[in-house]
Amino acid sequence: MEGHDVPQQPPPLMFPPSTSLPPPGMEVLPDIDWVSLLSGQTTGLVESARPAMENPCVMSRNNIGTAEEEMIKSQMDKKKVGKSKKATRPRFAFQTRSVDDILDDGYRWRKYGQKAVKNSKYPRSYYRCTYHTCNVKKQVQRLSKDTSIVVTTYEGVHNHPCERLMETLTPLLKQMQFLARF
DNA sequence: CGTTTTTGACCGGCGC
DNA sequence: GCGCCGGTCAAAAACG
Repeated sequence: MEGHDVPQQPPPLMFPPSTSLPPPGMEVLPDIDWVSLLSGQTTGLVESARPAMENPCVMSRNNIGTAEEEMIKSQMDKKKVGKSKKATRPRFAFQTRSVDDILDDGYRWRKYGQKAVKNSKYPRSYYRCTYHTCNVKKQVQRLSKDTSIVVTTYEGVHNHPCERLMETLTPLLKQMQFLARF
């Protein structure tokens, strides 16, 4: 509702500190911390003690050290321990430094809910993939601790190809090429 | 006018 | 049983 009252937040680190200039043709890059996304540890063995601040964009499998993630994980475990006849659909979450709550991942999402989360000033939004036979869901929430960080949790696997795959991948590929020079 | 967002109601699980 | 909490539904509003 109200505009994000984010105080003058330093812009996300988009490129290695040594070079602040984006490669040619990179203006279209959304405000995603691709550097952290690509260089951060992607294996989920980060213990809960590790503060999420150090790694602004820790990507892991069901294992992120923040309190909110702890809750997600615990409730997920409970569901699994319970009588879950349902296929244990894969879930993974990652944090992103972004000014946008919703980052374009190439799929079309329809919002179907929004709830206030305990211990957080910011609500959590629920999205569903709009493809008819695809019931992939994702939820997006902003950390109350660090307003500039958005946690996105995906649940399920798309059973259809991603339109706009190239558009989605192009910034990633360009970033990889850029990083490959080091 | 079709699609998406908004928002309160509703529901199920869990702890007390 | 009751209330809290997280997740979903659905009707109405908003949007393009």
